[in-house]
Amino acid sequence: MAFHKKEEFTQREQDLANFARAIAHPARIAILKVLAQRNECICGEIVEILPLAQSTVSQHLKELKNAGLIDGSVDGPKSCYCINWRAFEKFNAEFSTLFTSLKIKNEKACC
Amino acid sequence: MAFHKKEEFTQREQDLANFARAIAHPARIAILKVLAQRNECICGEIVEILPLAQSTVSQHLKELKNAGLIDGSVDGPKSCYCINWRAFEKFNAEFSTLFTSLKIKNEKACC
DNA sequence: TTGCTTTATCGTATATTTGCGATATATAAT
DNA sequence: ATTATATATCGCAAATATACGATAAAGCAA
Repeated sequence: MAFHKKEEFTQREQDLANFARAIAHPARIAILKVLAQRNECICGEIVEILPLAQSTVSQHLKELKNAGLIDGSVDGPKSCYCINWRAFEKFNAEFSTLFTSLKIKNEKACC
Repeated sequence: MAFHKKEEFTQREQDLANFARAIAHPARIAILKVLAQRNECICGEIVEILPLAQSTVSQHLKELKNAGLIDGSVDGPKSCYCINWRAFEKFNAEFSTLFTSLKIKNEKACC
């Protein structure tokens, strides 16, 4: 027993990992690209652009929303999604502070 | 049939997704943190630090290496891993150019 | 050679992800 | 009320990921 011991790691590590998992699929990156380029609320068009079934796209949107990467408001038969830029900033900052500070000090590869 | 249609997306989207998948696990982030802090070649110590079995850590190291995030040289009974900073820079650049340029133009949330 | 240490790989069990069709839900139009 | 449209959710099948113990491989020490 005892599988997936993700809870053994720090919250920070888990948060970053969750963020990464959210963008760890080309379909979700493609969705984010569409949302970023339009920078407005859309949904139906995404289904037409992606080579995936409507239900699958909806599921990816749900995951992106759960991860906080996009905001969405359901409005009856129409939904409205758009990028949560603040979340991306937060991720970028988190990601940078983890590694970049040390990178500057030591550029050389040791392997 | 036809599951996992990742090949339907652009190479760029797949590359970015692969990178994200490599860091989409707290154990791998923890490994990268150790390597970044020391900035030298190690392996055995990683197993002692992480709450995972030796074989599991080895597998995570393999995935990180496959993704190009770390370099490693096997030296008989001892292996040597260290961070590939260049790969991180590439990812950061790729990630930024995808979204940041538009973010500046339009900060407002529309949802 | 024989054993010791260190890391990689194999086999396997379990968990999670991905994808789709079918169906539900919710509004607008007729 | 009925129909049409748009999106979400459910249920299932297939693929991947995660983890571990056992074992292999490769050098070092005696």
